Amino acid sequence: MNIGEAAKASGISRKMIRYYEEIALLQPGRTANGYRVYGPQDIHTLRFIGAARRLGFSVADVKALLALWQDRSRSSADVKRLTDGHITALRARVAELNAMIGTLETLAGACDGDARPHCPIINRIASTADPSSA
Amino acid sequence: MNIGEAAKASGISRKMIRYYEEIALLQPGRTANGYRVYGPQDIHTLRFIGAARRLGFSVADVKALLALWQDRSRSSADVKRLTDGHITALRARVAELNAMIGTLETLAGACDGDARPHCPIINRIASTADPSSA
DNA sequence: CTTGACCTTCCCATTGTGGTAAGGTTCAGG
DNA sequence: CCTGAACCTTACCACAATGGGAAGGTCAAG
Repeated sequence: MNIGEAAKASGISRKMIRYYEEIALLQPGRTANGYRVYGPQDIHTLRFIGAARRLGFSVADVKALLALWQDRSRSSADVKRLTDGHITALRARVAELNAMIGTLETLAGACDGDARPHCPIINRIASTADPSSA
Repeated sequence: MNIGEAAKASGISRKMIRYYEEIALLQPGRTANGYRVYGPQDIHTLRFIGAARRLGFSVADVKALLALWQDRSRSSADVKRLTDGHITALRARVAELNAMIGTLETLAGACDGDARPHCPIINRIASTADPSSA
């Protein structure tokens, strides 16, 4: 299987497959002419990477997960620790975004959205920014 | 006021102040020796930028907001449209993250987190990735 | 006049992804 | 046998937003 077929089989672009190889997430073989060759295990690895990425793990985390996956003597505690840290980060991010959404909804709700210039949204940003109000 | 003072007054790093100038969000003056000079209006602009960034607006959006802020004949509809689009994007992002969190919580809840290798988290990622299950 | 704290520009790194160009290979059809 | 399409390779550039650092100029206080 060459890289194009691997891309189709794994759902990961050629570009990203080469990138993952570059950062040592997988080591496909090479044919005599220099073409990369992918076996079933490589496809499985690529799909593992895709699944972990869809769960929001960073590529660095995916690298760690891959190592744990391939380590028969791993401790599930290590996987759980990594996952819990990720969940915590995701929750923090969601909290940030929700705070923004809350503020923005309030402001947008107070904005007439008509042809006149008066706008609570702009006013609020500007007054938060007003040095004389600091 | 030179850039160091402007950074303190606005809460924006020297680095970012120069970057915002580079992308034309503000045009500070220069002294004879080439030092940037910031007046009260520049500080206000920088704080406006900071306030908008804290609400999650992209720098491109901030540029648009700045233009609207400075446009006395703006329509509040334009501001609202921009804001509503941003809110929609934020909500979509939150939904994505919450979906990840939900899955991860389930998996982490089923993981013993002990010294043994058995781990539902890894298993789930690997089975999602299993080409024979596709 | 030196020293330290500024300032300037320019380049590099990050994260994850896409694009593009220049060149080699392989295969099918005429 | 030749040509063109459809692959493959490497090596760059780009994005968004931020930080780091080097090399050099400037200024104010002592």
